[in-house]
Amino acid sequence: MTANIHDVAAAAGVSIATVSRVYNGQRVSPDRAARVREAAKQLDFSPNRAARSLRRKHSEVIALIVPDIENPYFTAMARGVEDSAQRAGYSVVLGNTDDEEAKESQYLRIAVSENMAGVIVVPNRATDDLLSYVASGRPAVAIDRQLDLGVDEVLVDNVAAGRLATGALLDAGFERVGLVTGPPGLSSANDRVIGWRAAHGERGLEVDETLVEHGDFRVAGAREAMRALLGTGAAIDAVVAGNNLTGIGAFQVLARAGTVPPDFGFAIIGDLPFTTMVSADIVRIDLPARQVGIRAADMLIDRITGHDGGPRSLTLPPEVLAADHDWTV
Amino acid sequence: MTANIHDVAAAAGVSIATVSRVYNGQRVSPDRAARVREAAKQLDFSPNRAARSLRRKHSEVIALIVPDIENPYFTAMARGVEDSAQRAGYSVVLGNTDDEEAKESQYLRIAVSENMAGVIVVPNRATDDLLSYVASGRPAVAIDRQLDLGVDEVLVDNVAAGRLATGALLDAGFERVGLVTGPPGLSSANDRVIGWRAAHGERGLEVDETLVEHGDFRVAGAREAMRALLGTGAAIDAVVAGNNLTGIGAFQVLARAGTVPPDFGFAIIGDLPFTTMVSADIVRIDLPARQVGIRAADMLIDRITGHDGGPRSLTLPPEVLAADHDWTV
DNA sequence: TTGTAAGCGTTATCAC
DNA sequence: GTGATAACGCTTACAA
Repeated sequence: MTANIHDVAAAAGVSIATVSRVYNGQRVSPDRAARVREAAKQLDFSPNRAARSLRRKHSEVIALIVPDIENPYFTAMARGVEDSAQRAGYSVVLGNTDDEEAKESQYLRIAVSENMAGVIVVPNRATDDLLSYVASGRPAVAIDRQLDLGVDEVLVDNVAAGRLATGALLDAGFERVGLVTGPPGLSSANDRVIGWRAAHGERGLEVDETLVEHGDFRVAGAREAMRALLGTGAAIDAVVAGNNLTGIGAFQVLARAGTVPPDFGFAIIGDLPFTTMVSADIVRIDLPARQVGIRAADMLIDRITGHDGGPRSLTLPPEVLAADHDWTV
Repeated sequence: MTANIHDVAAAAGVSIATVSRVYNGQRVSPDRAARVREAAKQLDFSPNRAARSLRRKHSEVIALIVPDIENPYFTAMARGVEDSAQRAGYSVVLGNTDDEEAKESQYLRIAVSENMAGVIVVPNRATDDLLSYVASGRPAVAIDRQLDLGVDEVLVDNVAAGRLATGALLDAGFERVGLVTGPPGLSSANDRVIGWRAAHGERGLEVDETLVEHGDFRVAGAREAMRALLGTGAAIDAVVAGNNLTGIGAFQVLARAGTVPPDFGFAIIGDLPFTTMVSADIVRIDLPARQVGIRAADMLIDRITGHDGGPRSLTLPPEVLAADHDWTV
C-alpha cells in the first residue's frame, strides 16, 4: 500500500542504502540524490518511523506527562513544548496523570517501549518508576515541581511569586493577608508559602501561620480552603490564591460572601485565561508557563542530541501584571 | 539495556514464540505461562512497541488532531478521547494545527509513518492530504465539523444550539437578537446561524440578516465582530455568542460599553469553564464536548478492531443550562 | 501446545 | 560514493 525504501530504490535505480543515505543527510552524488527524491515524490514515500525507530533505538517523539490537561496552566506549557519540539522535528505525545502514580508509571513505560526520544514530566513525587526511568539514562526533563531527581529541570520561581503577590497586598495597606496554597507535598505549593513569609519578613511583620490554608490547587478544594479560612475567625482582610484554579474557587466563595475587592484584597498567582473581566483591583502574578515548556523542550532535545554533563536547573521569574492590564486574552 | 523477548525466553526456558503468545493472549500451558510471567517480571520486560508495530503494521496509539489545544472546548474533547482510549489500551498523541493545512498534513503523515492505529480529527476543510488519508482506508473519525469526508463522524447539534440560545433570548422578551458566529467555512459556525434563523421562524418573526456577524471563533475576532455589531446602528438588544471564546470577547466589549445583562440579553453557546461567576442572567447552552471525544474514540477503536460498513454519523444534543446553575466548575 | 524461521522497513557495517 | 547484508525485537505461518 504505502511505498517503502525498496520501491524507491528500484524506481530510482539505486540501492536501498543510497535511498537511506539521502534521508539521513549523508553524502550521495547529486544526480543519484535527485533521482531518489524524484522517485520518492512520485511514490509519495516517507520513511517508516516504526522501522527507523526500531533500528535507531529511538524515535522522533517526545512524551509530555502532565497532571491535568484541562488546566490552562499546563496547556500553555504543552503549547510551548510543542512549539519547540515541532521546530526541531519532534512530535509530542501528551499523557494525563491526574497526579496518580499508576498513570504516570504507565506513560513512562509506554515512553520506553515506544522508544520515545525523551520525556518531559511534571512529577508528583519521586516514585520508583520515575527514579528507574531516570536511572536508565534516558533523556528526561522535570518541570514545574522541584524534586531532586538528578535530571534537568525547568521551574518557575515560586518563592518570588508568593513574595510578590503577598507584598503587593501588604503594600496596598492590607494587614492580615491569608494564603490558599496547594498540597504540602508539592514544591510549588510550599515555595509560595515561603514567599508569603518572606514578604512579611521583609517588611518587619510577624507572620501568623494560621493564615495559611492548604487546598489541592483545584477549584473545589480551593473553595473549601477559602471557606475554612474565612470561618476561623482569623479575620483576614486579603488573600493570596496560590494558583489559577485556586483563584477561581477562592473568588467564588468571596463573591458569595460579598467580601470582594477593593475592600478585600485579592491576589492570584497564575493566569485566568478565560475570564471576561479583570478588575484592576486584583493583583495578578503572571507565571511563564509557555516559556517553561519551550525551555524544557530545548533542554530535552539538547540531551537527546548528545549533550552530556550534570543536571541543569533553570528557574524562570514570574512577573507582576500592571494594574492597568487590560484583558487577559 | 532493556530486556527483550529473547532474554525472557532464555530465563523461562521456552522459545520466543511462547513468550510472544503469552503477551498476545494465545493458548499457552499454564506452567509455561507462569514461568514466562515470572521471568518477565524479574527482568522488567515489556514488549517493544516499535518492533510490534513494525510487524503488525499498526501500533496502539491514536492521533487526535485539533485546531487549538488551548481552547477548553477541545481540551474537554481530548479528555474524553483519552478516557476511552486508555480504557481500551490505546494511548493518545495530540497534534495542534492552528487550523493550518500544513500542520494538519504533517500530523497525518506522522500518523501514517508511525503506523498509528487511527486518527480523530477536527477538520478544517477537505484538503488533499485529508482525503488521501481517508482514501487509504485507514481508520479515521471526524469530529465537531461536518465535512462529508465519507468517514465516521461525531458532531454536536449546532442548529439546535443556535435555536435554543436564540429562542431563550427571544422568549425573555428581547426583540433584536444579534449573533456573533465563526468563519463561514465551518459547519459549526453556519449551523448556529441556521438555528438562529429557525428560532425566529418558529416564533413567526422576521429575521434581519444584518444582525449576524462572522468572527473567527476566537477572542480577538469576537471583540471586533461585537464592536461592529454595536456600531452598525442595528440597534440590537441582545446577542448570542457563537462559541466559548466568542463569548469572552463579546462580553468584554459589552462590559466596556456598559451594555450588560439583565438589560442587555446575552447567550453563549459553549462553556466558560474558568469563569469566577456565572450570572443567572446569562443563557448558557452546554455542548457535550467530552462526550464527543468519548464517542469518537469508541467509534475509532471499533473500526480499528475490524468493524466494517459505511460511514456512521452521530450527532449529540446540546443542553440549556438552568438559570440557577451555580458554578461552572 | 510448542518451536523454528521468515519477514516487517529501516540503518549501519562492511567491502568494493 | 556505493551496494550487499546483517541486525533491531517482534509476530506468525508452518511444522512437529
